[in-house]
Amino acid sequence: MGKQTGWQSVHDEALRRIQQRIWAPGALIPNEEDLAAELGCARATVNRALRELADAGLLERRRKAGTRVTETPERRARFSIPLIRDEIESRGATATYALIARTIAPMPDAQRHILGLTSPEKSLHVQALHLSNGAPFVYENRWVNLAAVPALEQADLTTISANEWLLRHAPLDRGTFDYAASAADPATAGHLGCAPNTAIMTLERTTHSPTAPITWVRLSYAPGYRLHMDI
Amino acid sequence: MGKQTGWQSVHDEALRRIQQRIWAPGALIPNEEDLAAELGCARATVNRALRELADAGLLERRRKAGTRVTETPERRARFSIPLIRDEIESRGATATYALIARTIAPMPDAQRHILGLTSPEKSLHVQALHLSNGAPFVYENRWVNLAAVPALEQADLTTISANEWLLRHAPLDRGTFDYAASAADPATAGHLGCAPNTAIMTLERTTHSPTAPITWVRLSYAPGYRLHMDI
DNA sequence: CAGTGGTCTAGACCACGGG
DNA sequence: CCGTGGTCTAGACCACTGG
Repeated sequence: MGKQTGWQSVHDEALRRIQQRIWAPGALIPNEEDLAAELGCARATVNRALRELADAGLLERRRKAGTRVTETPERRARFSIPLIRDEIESRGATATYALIARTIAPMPDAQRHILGLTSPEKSLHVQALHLSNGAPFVYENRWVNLAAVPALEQADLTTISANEWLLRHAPLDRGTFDYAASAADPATAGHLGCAPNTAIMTLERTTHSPTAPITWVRLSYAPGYRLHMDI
Repeated sequence: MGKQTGWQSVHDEALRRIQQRIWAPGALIPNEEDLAAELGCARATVNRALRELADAGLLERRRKAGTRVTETPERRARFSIPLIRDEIESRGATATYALIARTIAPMPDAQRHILGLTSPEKSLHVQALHLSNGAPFVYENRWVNLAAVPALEQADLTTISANEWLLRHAPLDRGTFDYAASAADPATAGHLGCAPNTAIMTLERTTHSPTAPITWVRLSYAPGYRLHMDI
């Protein structure tokens, strides 16, 4: 018999019933106690399995109302944001990094407002290029709120990218990502070694520590970049 | 006292220790039994809390080796793929839909290979436009493997988009997403009402049922589209 | 081998919220 | 009210793997 007890088995069995429409979309499924009895395991085991399916968006659970199969499952991709260096190396290429400019200046209004800073804080402006096998991969244009991470001012950004320094030293908490397609402006095109107005992917990111905004950054990817996700 | 027992509290306390570097990056943290004793709860409760943190990428757990704080936490965004209609309506706009063309034809080689189909299956080619407040929002170019979802041939795609029909009727299982920036070709630009060669975001998606490939689709978003994620 | 996390269990109590 | 999921507990056994 293929009867393995274990929450994974319960998970798989429930998934099978959902996919094969044995439990129809929108329908109520048996409660945990009944399922536990049917499948020969403890209720906690069923709970664990069904909780995973609910996390994945396939089930909707409510006290007293019971558990239903989601009518139109909202697919969720889990998308991990790697270090740029890892992103390059995971494609089998060699990653290098070049600092273009590093200045201390008040943060421009645009970035300030996005980060929710009220006064023009002292900040660090970093421009850098990440290369894959020596070819430009992504151009980084970053403003960092130095009040949130004063130690960054002492960091040697010619050897470690601000990207990595922040990941390693800043207690980040939440943030936003915005991918968009845009035409490369002349300066960016120059850095990336492509023609102006080439269609490129940009990523604008903000990150916040639990207590203060940390950084705004725009990454401009070289033409041909693809953002890949599996479901 | 703020002493709430509960896995959420354990989770928050552990998170605090990570963020405040009480548990340094890369360092070993106490084992579950000790933590349970310290925090006055059962080991299973600690396990639940630490498992969540490990799922979030903040901890790395290995039997016998114990639990470590991740050195460079890989941030993970959870990205939910809405129906196009929901995506439009969630921005407060009115969604409409227009079928441009619907034909039965053998699937082209390019799509066939991507989906892993060996013979040129009978397939449905759908071109459609999704509009937001009457303005083009995204152009959809889709090939569906009719062998996997024969019922689609009878569906009235002038009233319901293939997108929605498939979500509702096809038992999808896994798939891939590829976002890229590209220059609008003349035909696409015509559909979207923008100039040719405008930089636009495209999404190429494949979906598979547990048993067979279902569909390949390219969505071409109107200029200005942003893919937004929160962390 | 032995320490650690992974999981199961049976039972219990609680919180939510539908009817 | 009271059924249902959410969680906690104490104890147990197991699986993996470092030393």
